[in-house]
Amino acid sequence: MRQHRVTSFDVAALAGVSQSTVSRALAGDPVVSEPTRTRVLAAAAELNYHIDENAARLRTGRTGTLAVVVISREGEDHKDVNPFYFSLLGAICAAASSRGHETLVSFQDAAETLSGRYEEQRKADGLIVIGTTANRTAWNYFREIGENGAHIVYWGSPFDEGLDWIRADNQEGARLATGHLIANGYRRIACITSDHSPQRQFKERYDGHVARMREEGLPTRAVEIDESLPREEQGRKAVSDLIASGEPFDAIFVVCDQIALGVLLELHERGIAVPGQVGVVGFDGIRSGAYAIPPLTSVEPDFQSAGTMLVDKLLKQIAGTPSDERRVPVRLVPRASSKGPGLLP
Amino acid sequence: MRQHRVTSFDVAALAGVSQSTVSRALAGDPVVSEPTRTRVLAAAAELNYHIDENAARLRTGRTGTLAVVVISREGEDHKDVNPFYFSLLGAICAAASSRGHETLVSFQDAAETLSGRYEEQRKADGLIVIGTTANRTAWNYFREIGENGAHIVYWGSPFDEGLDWIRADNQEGARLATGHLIANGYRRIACITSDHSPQRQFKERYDGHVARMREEGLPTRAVEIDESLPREEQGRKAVSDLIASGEPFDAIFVVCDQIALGVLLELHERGIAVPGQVGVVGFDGIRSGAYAIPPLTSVEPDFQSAGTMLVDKLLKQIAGTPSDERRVPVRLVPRASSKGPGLLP
DNA sequence: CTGAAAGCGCTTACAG
DNA sequence: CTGAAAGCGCTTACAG
Repeated sequence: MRQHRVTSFDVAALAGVSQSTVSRALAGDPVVSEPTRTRVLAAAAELNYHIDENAARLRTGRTGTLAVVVISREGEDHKDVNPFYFSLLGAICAAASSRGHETLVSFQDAAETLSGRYEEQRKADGLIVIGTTANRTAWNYFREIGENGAHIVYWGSPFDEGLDWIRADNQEGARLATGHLIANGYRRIACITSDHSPQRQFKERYDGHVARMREEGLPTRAVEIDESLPREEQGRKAVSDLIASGEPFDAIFVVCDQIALGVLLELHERGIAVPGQVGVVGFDGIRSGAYAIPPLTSVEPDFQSAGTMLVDKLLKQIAGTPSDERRVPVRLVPRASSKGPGLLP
Repeated sequence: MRQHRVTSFDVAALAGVSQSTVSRALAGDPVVSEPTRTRVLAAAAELNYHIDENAARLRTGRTGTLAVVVISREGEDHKDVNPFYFSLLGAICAAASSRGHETLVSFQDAAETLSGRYEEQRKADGLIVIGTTANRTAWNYFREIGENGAHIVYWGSPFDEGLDWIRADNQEGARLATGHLIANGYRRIACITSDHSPQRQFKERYDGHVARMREEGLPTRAVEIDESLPREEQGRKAVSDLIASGEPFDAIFVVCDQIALGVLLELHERGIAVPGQVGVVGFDGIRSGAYAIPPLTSVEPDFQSAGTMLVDKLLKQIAGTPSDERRVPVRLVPRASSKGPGLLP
């Protein structure tokens, strides 16, 4: 841009002080006298001076940067990443920014290109790893990075033991969803979920659902998803399986919105009316649920809290004062898909 | 993590060479002899040594990092950011990574917190700015940053003159969409768009639509969106306006998928059958369109090309060899929403 | 082919 | 309250 980069020495010369005073003044060191600070700031502004963060970081050893890794399925198109993780990513970047940190973002999938040596390379002070549980290789990789001393906080990891993770309050969310269906008059409620999935979140949501059903003395019915399919196809297939089983049902609690979108589509194509014949509730609060037909009732984590909690947990880990906050609060967002049963055939 | 950070001097001592030789060997400098290189690499691996990028960057002046700024509406929830931009973001990060660059990502909306001095602060070598055209303050801010010498490439800017921008091949996409509706038997095709929006893309899509209609000798009909509403509500309102006008129509080309989702919802609630009574085609290729009811036909840019083109254009600008590639190729993705008219009432 | 040395632009003890 | 000086960990002319 310019021939000679403007440095703190140039500012010092213009302000008539030493370079170290410029550094102190700009860092807000209270030891600098007010008139001096004013002169320095004016000179810096005049020269359009900005601190070279590389030099500052080399000196201090801190980068002021957090790495955010979004794990996707190997070979998956970015367009097919669960929008939930994009919302979470946005919230994390915003929270980091509000804490004065930059965010170095990467989408990682293929085993050969996994890269997490951010701290060794002094590119970041710590990592936040989020994304699909399905890519086991990636999670193993980052677990190892963490075991070698890196600072990491997770959302979505299949591993819990000894790791710093944060998740939605899944049990509570599932209870809200189930209670809502019951309150709206549904009784034969099936749950599309996975019991043996590495996705711990699904298991937690299923557990919360079962607990709430038991309180009401209602029988439970689980339909296992086929994890090898794309999420929406999992929903379509689960509905087919549920219908093929011959057991009657008047509502479905689906442990993930993306799967629920497939459920709605399959029910529609089979001419089954939602919410009249079957009520549906999802989980995650993805935006397109609000514009599904009918609009999908869902349980939504507070994304802003999620971002803040992940960032703060990481910063505390880096500072050596670990926190034990783990659960992001959730709320039920009632929409048309669960309005109550009409006349059953 | 460790008391003493492992430096190239430690590697040098272990390998029995000088520090400068370590640097050359790890940089792949061909001047280093093969046996020496092997010894250095072994020592580096043994010590788990990684180059301190801060130090390297301070020395070379290059950061190997690109800043990616996603502009959103002021106060907008990250969950409400158009998923199109998230797909684009993912593609940009992947392309940058394949070119050996990191990506510093930020979501920016509020005027007070706009920040784009990445190059002055030596945090990045250049910027890619994408996002909603609606936040004029933000685009003004980045235009000024660019005028002050920063390297920037844009997608979505309301400004064209003198800027390095990339956009989808909107005219061609609109022609494909319109031709597809015509081929499927629709004739009275309305277009939900904006003629005076700062969104140049909408205008381009409308122009392409009109051109194709004219070729066929068909009359055109534009319904203006109300930009003050959320995208989906714009679609609902436009459908209401269209119907209220009393003019018959059997298809709608909507210049944006998010708006099209609202269109589908409104048509559904009014009991108008899609595609039997009205065919609908959108633009952008957002994922939830595929799971709308009925699944939405759309024009989709090649996201991977989009990411690569943005990154390469920026890298060329930085290198001082500007390119004039501007248009990302598009393709039509036919789905149920435009299958052809049934019997009109 | 390898080494000794300078220097990128800061922050921060240490003196005064 | 301010300044002179060291040093963070690299890369890269310059010598040999």
